[in-house]
Amino acid sequence: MSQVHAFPKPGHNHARCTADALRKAEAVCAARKSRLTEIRRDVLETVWQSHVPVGAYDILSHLNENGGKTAPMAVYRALDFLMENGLVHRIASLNAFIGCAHMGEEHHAAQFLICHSCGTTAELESAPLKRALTQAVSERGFTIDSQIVEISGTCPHCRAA
Amino acid sequence: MSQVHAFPKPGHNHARCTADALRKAEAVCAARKSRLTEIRRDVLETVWQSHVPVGAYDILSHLNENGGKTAPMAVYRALDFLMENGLVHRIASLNAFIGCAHMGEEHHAAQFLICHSCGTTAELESAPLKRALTQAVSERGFTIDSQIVEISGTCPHCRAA
DNA sequence: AGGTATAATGTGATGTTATAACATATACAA
DNA sequence: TTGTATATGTTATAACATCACATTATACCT
Ligand SMILES: [Zn+2]
Ligand SMILES: [Zn+2]
Ligand SMILES: [Zn+2]
Ligand SMILES: [Zn+2]
Repeated sequence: MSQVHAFPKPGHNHARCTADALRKAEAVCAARKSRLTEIRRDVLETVWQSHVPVGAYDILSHLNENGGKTAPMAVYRALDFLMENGLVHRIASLNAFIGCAHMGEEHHAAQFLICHSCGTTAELESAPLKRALTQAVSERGFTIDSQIVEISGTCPHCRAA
Repeated sequence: MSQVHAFPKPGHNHARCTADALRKAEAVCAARKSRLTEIRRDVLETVWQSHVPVGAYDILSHLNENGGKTAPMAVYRALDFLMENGLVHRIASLNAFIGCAHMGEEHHAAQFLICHSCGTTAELESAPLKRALTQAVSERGFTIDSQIVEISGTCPHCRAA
């Protein structure tokens, strides 16, 4: 069941990741009666080109590769939509965005492992960590609204190399 | 000993916080043979004007209040120095900076509680949380270099009000 | 179908945060 | 004192993000 998610491997079949993600996104939006419009889908697809967080202006460049004329605002609006619907996360320490690995699974925590060698970023999603955090915070009389956990280091694959 | 740090109270004697911070900073720099130059000290003092994280350009404005002509670069360089020496932290989710509450005490974690009502931001510094984090991360074969934990919510004082 | 409200997108300007590149000045040790 | 590393000055620009307002598309009611 609650298996520890493996860190994305260098040579994995990423086309499947992307396809899965887009399919799930369609389902989530259908369920929520949110409209996954063309630009939103394009942005999501761009974000899913890899497991490396991508900047808003990189997304923009990608969209405009073939002579498009999309403006930054459109990208940010699409990203806002995708974040509101739990399809994309923002990595604050990088000012960049990454596809959510747990669409629709209502995961509360946004915890990330960021390899500063290959850039690959994965969701940690540790329940014990979440508990420790909740405990520590409530001990201090603080009420949580949102949290950011971003851990930078070296991923297993880069470490092996 | 390892007492739970109280969240800064609204009416506390903050002049003492500032004075303590500057004194400790002098000591830390002396010990490390780092030079706390005028601009670095000015930036540190500005950062310590409150327990609310302050943006680089706000610091800049403050420095230039009386006709100064400091450039952004100077502020960022001072902030880099202060961060390298553990005197200031960056709050990634706010693009802002705050004085370190544990100067010289070699605390490894940078964990913050951010009240989005009053802006007051305090270091959490929870050992159990740090352990849970280390555990969860190493289970996944990841090697930590640095971490960011930023929790937004309502502080005890704002909650009471 | 037509009308109307809401949602989404287009567009241009601007705001905010951060760094590059190179010149000059200062500290400090040999 | 003189060389070298460190710190600062200066100008420009990169990178990230939002405002404000116009236009278009879609939903949904009559
Ligand atoms: Zn993949
Ligand atoms: Zn890696
Ligand atoms: Zn204080
Ligand atoms: Zn508060």
